[in-house]
Amino acid sequence: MYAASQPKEQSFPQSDSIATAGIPGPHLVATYRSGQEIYAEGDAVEKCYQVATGAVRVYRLLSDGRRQVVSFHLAGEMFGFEAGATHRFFAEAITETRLAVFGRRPMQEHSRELLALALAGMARAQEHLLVIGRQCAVERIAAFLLDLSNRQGGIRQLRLPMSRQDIADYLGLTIETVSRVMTKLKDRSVIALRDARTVDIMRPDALRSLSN
Amino acid sequence: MYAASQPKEQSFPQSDSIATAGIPGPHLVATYRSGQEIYAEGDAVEKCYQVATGAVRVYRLLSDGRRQVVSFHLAGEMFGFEAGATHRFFAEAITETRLAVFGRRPMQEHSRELLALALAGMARAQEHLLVIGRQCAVERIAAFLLDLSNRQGGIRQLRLPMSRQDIADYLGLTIETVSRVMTKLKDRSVIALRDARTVDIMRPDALRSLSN
DNA sequence: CGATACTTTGAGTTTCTTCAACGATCGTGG
DNA sequence: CCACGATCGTTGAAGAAACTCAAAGTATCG
Repeated sequence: MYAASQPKEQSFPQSDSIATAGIPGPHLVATYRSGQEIYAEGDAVEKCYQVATGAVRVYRLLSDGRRQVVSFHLAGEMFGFEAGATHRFFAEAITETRLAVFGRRPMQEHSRELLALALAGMARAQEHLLVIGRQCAVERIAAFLLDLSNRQGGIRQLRLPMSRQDIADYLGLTIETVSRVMTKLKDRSVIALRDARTVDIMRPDALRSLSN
Repeated sequence: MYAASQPKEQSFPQSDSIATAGIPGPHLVATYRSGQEIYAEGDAVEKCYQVATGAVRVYRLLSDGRRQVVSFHLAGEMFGFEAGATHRFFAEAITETRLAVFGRRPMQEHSRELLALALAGMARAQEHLLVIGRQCAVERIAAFLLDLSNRQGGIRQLRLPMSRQDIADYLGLTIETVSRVMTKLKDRSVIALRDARTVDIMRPDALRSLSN
């Protein structure tokens, strides 16, 4: 959270095992510790990132400390591109995270891919608007768990990299409400909780109907 | 709302007075009546639109009828581009509306401009997430009125093309809450209401501090 | 001018939040 | 390896913001 040090960087050859969404060219891989800042609001937009391992949260703070997490990014997903010249959000590693880093040039040369990413990002945010704007706490959590599952190929056992506070700030709820809903879903056997961060989706259909 | 007829179309020469965001080429101008559908969820994405006059709402419906308005589009603004091949939202004219219509080809030839639009659309949706996710009713209305004002060059007298229901569905509130907050802002002399759809921003600074 | 749709206002209810306390987990150092 | 502190998560009780239901007021359109 308050880490000030630089991420560890290493140069990286083109033909790595990391899937680079069609954007080739040499790039760096940087490693971030849990809670370490990737970029801050106000920073110049000059890079684009792809999660190799770990997870990232992108968020905005209000002056009184309220926080809105705008997106989470898991392995394989790209982030860091924004409309203006400076970042309007913060990005932090949630857990120990490795990122493939792309410079401005390689991105500009692949505006076609970047367009697809931007359109997907818009769709994602609009989808999220629907959840936050018109769904109750249970529906939000259900949609969140399903989304996480789907983004990892529909796996049923989820390892949550993020805290209850992160989830709350993502869904526009409080940490207590998130916790209560998780407990309720567990009591109804819709999910099972090995521990707070390990969720088994026991009845995906039930979760789907809850999420609307 | 339930209009089924086709919009009135007319061919249109290239050098019109409408600002076309840098995208040239012959295109149509279509006129839509108040409430008329522009596209529906499931329709193929094959056009892109710019509002000439009037206003548009883009929204999604839940199975039980709850509605989330994702965006409003005013004169000069573009909409209709989405990530996939089919629309995931509905678009309707709010009032009598004239749209400049661009085909798929002209858009593909201007992916640079489209990228900027997509990034701006993503930014707008994320900005909106913050409002809906973490702000109270008064803050949401204040942010909404300021946004409308700013998008029209900072004018102080706003003509709202949309109903209280539209605003409620945009801000994740009910029509009654929207009405009560408007009344409260009027009573505090932050705004004046000539009628329900005509808002004068009397104290922009106050509105700004309310919106956070 | 009347019918219809939209908006406002009031009263009671619900959902979620706030505040508080307790329990669990994790990492560190003795 | 265990003890300790710190962080994270859960649970309960009371409160507040927004919602629902209801009715009256106002604008709009044919």
